[in-house]
Amino acid sequence: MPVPSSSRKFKDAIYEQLSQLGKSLSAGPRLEILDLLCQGPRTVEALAKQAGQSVANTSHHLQVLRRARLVEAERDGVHVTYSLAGEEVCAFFIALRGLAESRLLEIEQVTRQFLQERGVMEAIDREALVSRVKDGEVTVLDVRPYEEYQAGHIPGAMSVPLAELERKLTVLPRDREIVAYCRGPYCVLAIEAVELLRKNGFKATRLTEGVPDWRALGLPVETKQ
Amino acid sequence: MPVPSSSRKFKDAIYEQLSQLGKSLSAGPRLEILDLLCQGPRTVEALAKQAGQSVANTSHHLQVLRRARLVEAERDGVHVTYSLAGEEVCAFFIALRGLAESRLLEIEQVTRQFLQERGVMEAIDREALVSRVKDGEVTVLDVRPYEEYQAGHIPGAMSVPLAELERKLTVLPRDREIVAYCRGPYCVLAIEAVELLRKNGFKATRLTEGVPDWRALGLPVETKQ
DNA sequence: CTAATAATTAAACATCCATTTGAATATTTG
DNA sequence: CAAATATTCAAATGGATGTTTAATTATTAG
Repeated sequence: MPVPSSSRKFKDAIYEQLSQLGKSLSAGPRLEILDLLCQGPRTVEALAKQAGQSVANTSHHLQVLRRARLVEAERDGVHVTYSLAGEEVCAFFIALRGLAESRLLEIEQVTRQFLQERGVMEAIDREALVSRVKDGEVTVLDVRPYEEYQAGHIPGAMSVPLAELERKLTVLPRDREIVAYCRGPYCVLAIEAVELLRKNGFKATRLTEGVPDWRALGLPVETKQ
Repeated sequence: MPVPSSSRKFKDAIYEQLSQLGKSLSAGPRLEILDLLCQGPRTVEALAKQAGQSVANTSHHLQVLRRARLVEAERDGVHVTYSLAGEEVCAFFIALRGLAESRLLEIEQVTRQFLQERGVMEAIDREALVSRVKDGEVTVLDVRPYEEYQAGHIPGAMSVPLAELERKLTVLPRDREIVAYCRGPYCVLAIEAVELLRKNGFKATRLTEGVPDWRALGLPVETKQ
């Protein structure tokens, strides 16, 4: 075995460091956690529940992400709240997702199959939406929990958390198309909302983009109400 | 153990797919291979040599990258030439590197230490360079092998492969500053070039960016001569 | 066809990693 | 201080992964 040169050692160290970033993105549950954190800060418990993982395992994954400096933890009271370590992290996650979508057909296949089962095939075109919202032709629903709506939502969108949608059906206009969105392309809230709306005679479609995508595209995001 | 819902299965499948991308970026040698392929296509043998790995191991890593659809292989003659599966892959690698540099101080530490040992601390500011090249104030040297220069180089740069630099010292102007660049921030060719130039009384500095970075920044790239 | 070169594959090994379980720690509330 | 809750840690397990060595396949040249 030859003695490594000083520049070989340098390169090894550098690429080893880069691979640390890769490693933190190499487990499904961690990516789901990152995706959730793109929506805003969460406690360990909330992340565990939403990602369908045990608390211990979620905590462990969060340590990994923290060591890679992708997330930060802050204790407030009994809870520890985790958040992304910066906007670049969210932008990078979206880039990763975009690359995967463009290169791994499996993703498209899985998504198509899932949407077909649900009968919610077409999604609305993002560019068309912007102008139609302005013209008041469509009603945009944010079907995520209210706190997430507060933290940031598409301008002009109305907060109707999925859990309350059934109750609020009477308030919704029947003469206009309804567009529902949630956390992003792999969040199912909007899909379920569209199902429910259609079952009740509304003309409803889904916007695949979530607020982080909206923001990453340079489009404006409203906070609070 | 609860029965997973259909949307849970969907999410698991999606994030599992995304993690495949992460996994392919989770090994140092693979990232070095990707970095090299950002310069242009290479044979397995060339990659193995430049990355300081055995051919068998390099081939194995290339299979992993190919399964993730990040690289493509083409046989011509005895050789199999690998190349990036698309420009987005290079752009993504640069994004990954940028995120790592912004978040992992270890990278900066390792780099700084290496450069200090070599005595090549300061690197030139990219924006300043563009205008100074235009004004003819500096001579820009591309010190990579000639083939790489041919495949794409910074406009106005002169090809002087590191191996030939010593012989060409007499041709270089002594009254102007010389800026050397190579494959990118972790390539050592430009560092060695600057060392050699300074030892011979030239005023020389290094540009950390390589051609892929140059391109990713939207700056023009010249091919051939 | 044979030899030589290039690349892939298989087997083997050690290492690392995700997950579960149960215990330990930290914080608030009573 | 004690109880309750939230989170982390430690140990154990099973499975995946990187690397090396050696064998195998594929292509070209003679």
